[in-house]
Amino acid sequence: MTLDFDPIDEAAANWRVAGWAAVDAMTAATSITRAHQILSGRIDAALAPVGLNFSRFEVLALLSFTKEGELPLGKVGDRLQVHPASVTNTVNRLEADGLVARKPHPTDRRTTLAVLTRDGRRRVEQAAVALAEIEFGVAGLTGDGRRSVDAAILELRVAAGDFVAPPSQRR
Amino acid sequence: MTLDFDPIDEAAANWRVAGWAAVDAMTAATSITRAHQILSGRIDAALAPVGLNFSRFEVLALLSFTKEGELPLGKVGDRLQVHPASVTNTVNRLEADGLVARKPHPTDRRTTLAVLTRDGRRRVEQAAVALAEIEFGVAGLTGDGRRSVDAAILELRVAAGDFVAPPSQRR
DNA sequence: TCCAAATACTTTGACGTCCAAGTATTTACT
DNA sequence: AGTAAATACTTGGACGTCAAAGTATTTGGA
Repeated sequence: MTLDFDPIDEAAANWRVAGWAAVDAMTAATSITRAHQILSGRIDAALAPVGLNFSRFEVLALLSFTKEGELPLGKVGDRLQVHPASVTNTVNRLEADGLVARKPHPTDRRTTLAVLTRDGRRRVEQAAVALAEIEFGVAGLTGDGRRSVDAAILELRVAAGDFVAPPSQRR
Repeated sequence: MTLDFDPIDEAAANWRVAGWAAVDAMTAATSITRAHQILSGRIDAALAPVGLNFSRFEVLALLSFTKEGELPLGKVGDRLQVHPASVTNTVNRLEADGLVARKPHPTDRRTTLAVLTRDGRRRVEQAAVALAEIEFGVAGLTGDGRRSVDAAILELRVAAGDFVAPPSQRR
């Protein structure tokens, strides 16, 4: 099943033969898509023994970074850039596993807080170790490669309005 | 909802404070994941008016590159690196829309061919135009950025065994 | 003060992905 | 020739994502 040619090169060649435009954009998009597939597979495989997947890990990690280990569900969605319904779903499962608990917001009754439990905190630590061990799936990417990917994608993210770059850009 | 700080920088800072390892790997992985989210959203939005999504488009494009406009389902999965079940699912929907047809393989009765229909060919051409118009979602990435992403990810893909680099590597 | 609009979350439904198991057919080895 | 193993696809189930609609609560303006 391992090909003896680069499928992306192959696609680019086909694209040109077909007379289709934006070939270089296509290869960049395809590269990113494929990279995501690879990382996603590796990351979920590393997290499976810990009983998590990446979505769940992201929520736990985010909570673990807060002072109280809690955050309104809406904030979780904003930070992780996922749909509110996905947050509900993920928190449901984390709650079922006893890794977070729901708690009413003290002053706004529309709002629900997700609170990291003791088990949740232990679990997220284990997961962080597991992910560091596999270098988040980017083993195979050199230091230079990582930096250039970060830098290039930063352009893309800013252009997409991920955040408003402050006057003092850090990198 | 647009943040006034870079959430990835923020995550890296939190990571360091927590004493977690492989921070640079984390940011590279997170960048790629986020880039994929952005591209995926833009691409599917561009394809929606044409009545396709990216998975379906990929299958149609692959078929359109063959001489006869047909390919065994298994080959489709190999080329696009997706699970056989996903191919079945995608082809089911394409078939329901009349964009491909299933045909038995002439000599191997285990095998089913997906054949591009006339409508399918017209549709994939429209989709290619729509995707070129939005530059496959990578508008915001300069020529240099695209090249460096391609090059860096090529390392990752080779390391992941995507294909066996032939002696004469093209890039 | 009161009500429309905004906000926060959940629910439901459509799709996409994968895995595991099941069926059919072909290959390969004894 | 005969059978176990490999191959090709489909099915069913678990889970993830998003969109749209529904409920509850808070905000903001007349």
